[in-house]
Amino acid sequence: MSEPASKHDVFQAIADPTRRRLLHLLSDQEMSVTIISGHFTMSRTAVSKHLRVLAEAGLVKDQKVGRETRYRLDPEPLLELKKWVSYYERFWENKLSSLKRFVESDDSDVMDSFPPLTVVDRNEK
Amino acid sequence: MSEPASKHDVFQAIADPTRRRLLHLLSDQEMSVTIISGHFTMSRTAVSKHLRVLAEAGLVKDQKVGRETRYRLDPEPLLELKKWVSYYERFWENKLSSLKRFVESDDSDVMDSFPPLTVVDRNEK
DNA sequence: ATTAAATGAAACCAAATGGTTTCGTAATTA
DNA sequence: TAATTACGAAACCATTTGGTTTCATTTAAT
Repeated sequence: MSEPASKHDVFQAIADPTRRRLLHLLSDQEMSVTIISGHFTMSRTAVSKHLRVLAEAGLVKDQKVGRETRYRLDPEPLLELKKWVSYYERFWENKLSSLKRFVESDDSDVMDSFPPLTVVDRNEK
Repeated sequence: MSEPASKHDVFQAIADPTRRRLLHLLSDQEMSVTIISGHFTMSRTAVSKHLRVLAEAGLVKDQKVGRETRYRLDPEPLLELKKWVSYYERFWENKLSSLKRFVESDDSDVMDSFPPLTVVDRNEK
């Protein structure tokens, strides 16, 4: 059932700002390569390569229509990303509450709020 | 107030699987560089460089304690990621609901054992 | 006072990345 | 049929990335 995890995963695919722009563009509507690259200053070939990376990550699907290739968004792989982020949500909940504590306690000497036990932890390999 | 958006953003920081492992490790507890790198096969220096990338993205904070440097998770920048993903949620909602429509309209009995709420379900562990 | 531990900086390297230009080949149009 | 359009493949290039080893420095332990 699991995909062969081809070379490019979602995390890597969205790392590049150009590719994020591409996803956003395609979220609007399906488009051909030439039309798409009309929205960028770089060459069509460069855009095409970005599209292929996205396709390998499953984030876009392509369909040949005559001599052109239409690309459309497939947001499904973003579920993995959402799931990954959701794991950390409870931590930023914690952080916000400690931030709140910090703000309420005020004072500029930040280090005072770190008790000795921070220094004393016991980690061993 | 806002950071100068130095060289590494969240998207790039989490693109690397090693760095994702690091975040997960640190979500458990604050740890020193040596202890951290004990969890990896690569050199301590390599781990240290990954930690710096994470720090530049604001995902971890470091604190010197004696001769060691403690790193801890700071999940706050992940909010940006969450926000980014959330934009696309409506698209996969559409996709899921059209899947739902498809399943419901289809008279094949394959999916009958899955109650509708499986499709509509919006949270997971 | 030595010695050992913890770490970052630096120099280096191979591979990946993001871009270019050129060329070949279908498909469309004149 | 001939010209044009849409596109990918290929070769190439500079920079970034992810890793290494070596070295210097600060701090802790004997």
